[in-house]
Amino acid sequence: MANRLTSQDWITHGFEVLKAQGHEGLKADRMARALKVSRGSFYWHFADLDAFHLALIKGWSAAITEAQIADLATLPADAQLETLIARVLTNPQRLEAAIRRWAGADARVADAVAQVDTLRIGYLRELLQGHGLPPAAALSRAQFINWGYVGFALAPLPVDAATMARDLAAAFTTKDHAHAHRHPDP
Amino acid sequence: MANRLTSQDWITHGFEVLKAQGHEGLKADRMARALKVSRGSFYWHFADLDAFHLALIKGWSAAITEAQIADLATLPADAQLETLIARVLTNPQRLEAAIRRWAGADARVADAVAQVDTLRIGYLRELLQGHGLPPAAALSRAQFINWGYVGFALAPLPVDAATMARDLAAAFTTKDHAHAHRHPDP
DNA sequence: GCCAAACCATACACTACTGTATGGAATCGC
DNA sequence: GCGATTCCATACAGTAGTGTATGGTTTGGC
Repeated sequence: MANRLTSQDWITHGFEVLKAQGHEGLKADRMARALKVSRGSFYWHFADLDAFHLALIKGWSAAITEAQIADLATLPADAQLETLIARVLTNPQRLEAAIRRWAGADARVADAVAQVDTLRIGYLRELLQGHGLPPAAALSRAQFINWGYVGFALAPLPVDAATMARDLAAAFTTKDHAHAHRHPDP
Repeated sequence: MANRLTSQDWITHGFEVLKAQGHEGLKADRMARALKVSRGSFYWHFADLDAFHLALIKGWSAAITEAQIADLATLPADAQLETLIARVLTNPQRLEAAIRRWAGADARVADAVAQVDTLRIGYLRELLQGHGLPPAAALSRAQFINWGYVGFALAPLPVDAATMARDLAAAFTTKDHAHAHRHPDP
């Protein structure tokens, strides 16, 4: 069998492990058994577990940053939020969940996650401002939507994604009381 | 020193460990060192780690179920959601975060968490229906708010809680497009 | 005050890993 | 086709933890 591995093979397997078992599964010897090689291979490709973990984190960050949000831009502006929500709700975010759980145990992961959050919140904020929301409301709603995303990743429920996305998108873009000091719209 | 412990002492310490280090810190020998006793004490009070974990889970579930939501009922109905959100946003939910992370590694914890979710979502749904939302919209928004709560617990950000709570409560109680099939309100 | 029960310390055998050292096999450049 | 490099297996020593067995202290009941 062609069991000559590249470090990328290890990293790819690392992501599989994250999805299936969480970061607790990222043990050199278990992974070696799963890949039918010995730990010798692992320690040739990576100095130690820390180095491997770092590679996973960087890989994840990079994948997110060059991410799929791009293709949303082709949709009409007022459909983007709803589409985004629906898209997320129909896909269990297992890697996201694993990374989030991991972040609580590794400061470097927490850093990566914080950066990704900033990115996502910024994007959502722009989207909401595009719907005419004032900056402050757009920011807090963007933050909340991102929290909702994280929560969904960790505690998925069977839902009617399309209906839910339509309603939530409408709620988040409503301008009722969207100003801090309740001065009513004309 | 008065180092004669009850099993409740161990459990209390277990929650402290969860908040400070997550479930990864729930090791018999580390806890024994922290409490200045030997593991002999631990294994006298608990059959094994699993039994200890179970006690923690039950303790958490029980605490949540008889929970503090009660005192919200004294507030005027239309202030309850906003107050609840503001209250959560001003308190880092460290135990909640630890339990949620733990749930990904232990099915019993996941079960407990799922039950708590059901409870909370039910409560939020009633709240929202009290604001005149149709059942379906109330449910999906309740689910989303609970996800947001979980996300906040895992990825807290410094926010202006009062302003954010006011705006979010307004957004979640808006009736714009709250029906699945977009039949406009009169 | 003393016996039983409750509680704890210590020592032991065990598991699941980590990282290193060394040598051997596969493969590429030429 | 063979030398250098790349890649991997194996064996070793170490760490952090588990659970058990046994005996030693406290403490409350009477």
